[in-house]
Amino acid sequence: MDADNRDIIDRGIDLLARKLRIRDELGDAEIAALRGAVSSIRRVDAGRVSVRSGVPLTESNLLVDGIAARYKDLADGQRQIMEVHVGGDFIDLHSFLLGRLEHNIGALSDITLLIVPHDNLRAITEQHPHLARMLWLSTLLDAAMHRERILTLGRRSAVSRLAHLFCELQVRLELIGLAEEDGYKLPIVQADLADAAGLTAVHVNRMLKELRDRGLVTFRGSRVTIHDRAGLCAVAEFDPSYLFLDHHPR
Amino acid sequence: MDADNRDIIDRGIDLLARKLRIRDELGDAEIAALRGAVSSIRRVDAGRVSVRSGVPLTESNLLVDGIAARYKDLADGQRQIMEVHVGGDFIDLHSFLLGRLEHNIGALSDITLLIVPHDNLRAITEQHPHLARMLWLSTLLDAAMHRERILTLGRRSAVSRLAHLFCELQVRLELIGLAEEDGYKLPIVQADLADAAGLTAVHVNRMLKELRDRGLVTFRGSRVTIHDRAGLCAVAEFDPSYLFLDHHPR
DNA sequence: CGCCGGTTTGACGCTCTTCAACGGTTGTGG
DNA sequence: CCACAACCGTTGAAGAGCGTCAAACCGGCG
Repeated sequence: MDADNRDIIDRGIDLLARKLRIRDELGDAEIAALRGAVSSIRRVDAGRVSVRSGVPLTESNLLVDGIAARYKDLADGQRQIMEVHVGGDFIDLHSFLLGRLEHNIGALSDITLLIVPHDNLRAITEQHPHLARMLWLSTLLDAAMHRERILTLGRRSAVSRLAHLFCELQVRLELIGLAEEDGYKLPIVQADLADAAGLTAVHVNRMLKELRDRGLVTFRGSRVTIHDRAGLCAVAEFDPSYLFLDHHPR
Repeated sequence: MDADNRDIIDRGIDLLARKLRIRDELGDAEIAALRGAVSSIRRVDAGRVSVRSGVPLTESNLLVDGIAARYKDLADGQRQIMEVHVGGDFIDLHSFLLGRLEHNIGALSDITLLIVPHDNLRAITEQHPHLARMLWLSTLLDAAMHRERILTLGRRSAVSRLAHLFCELQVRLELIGLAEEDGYKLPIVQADLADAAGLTAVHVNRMLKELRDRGLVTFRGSRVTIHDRAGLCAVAEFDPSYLFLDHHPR
């Protein structure tokens, strides 16, 4: 493993650690254990499937760079994105105990992943109970985001769904230093937004226009620019408490 | 704690163990550790809130009897049910590491709960790594069910949403011996189905009629009767693989 | 008996989908 | 350098699916 690769590993672990340390202390030994659990690096081109549904897995992926998504398809070709993932997300940590995934993980942009063998994760649960709880926590945060999406898809209007997505990503990208005050890079297309929001691409296009016309947010050229954050949050009924940003012993 | 209460605890632990043992071996010592973690019993009447969003928690609830649901409300009074829970579900195990819940847990029927203090759960993560992984697994199964609901709410039609719900509950209730070949007791009202399916009660009523007229399923008098299981699954595009019923070391 | 929660049905309207066409941009090959 | 394809975004018109409002019905229970 050359120096370049070590930098990528350090970057991935740093992003994950940053997110975990928002929620609880993490010792240097625990960080070292995480870094030591990484076996290799993988790159996936935009549009490719990274992990395929149903395939038995013996390792998990930690996203370092780019945008990935969990999604499922229906028989008629409709697609639904469950969660949009950003740097530092331990995307398919779920497969550690599930043994496989019941959904696909796709690259919405070019992405870089750290590979973590399940054996190494099991060792962490045996030797580092607190770190194990923190990894468990990170899957619970996924579940909490899933629940918020259930609320969004079940009960919110189309504009509100998009507004909510933009608000959530603003907060999550701020946590890892990838958002500016007024927005962030988001290298995906409108069809991806549609698949995340449970809408058609055509309707997403119209609702984006509405959000633009209302002076709330602009999505253009792979960038989200938030003009009126309070207004956007209001339209979305966005309350970040479901992201569990409080710091206490776990 | 009298003999009656011990029976209830045994029943609750047995239901949980049955579900976990579908997925992996569980030793007697592990079962004993689970039973020993229970501190008390609580009953909640139908319609009451059992766990309220945002409140700091120091214990988790394991459902023994009745039907409970996780749900969130929007400002205008709309409600969305995230997950319908049945006996043996460790409903708010999530609060162990989250510290609070970001949603409510309500009793759709009269329910009985086992109370498990978080301190006892922490001890399990220190002393019984494999059991800890199995509890972690049970929260991952919640997440997997959440994802299936996201797909349902985002992309399935109204009839399909209801059909899917009935299929899922048939399988989950079979696991704990609470379903017959052709259906099961489900003591909830149509408005609850609506909140779970992201629909209005009026439209649920119409779609139930459609399912009845098509000879697939009848929901009447707190009972779901499935007339044509294959047909119902087909309408729902129901594939139980997201419930991870395979048995292997975790 | 009369109330009450839940179910059922009808009429109407709005949100979102569908289908179709057009424009802009980028990359590719002749 | 231009022609062309491929992809993405944008817009219009028409229609389906689900929501809203309102009324009637039904069974259980005080």
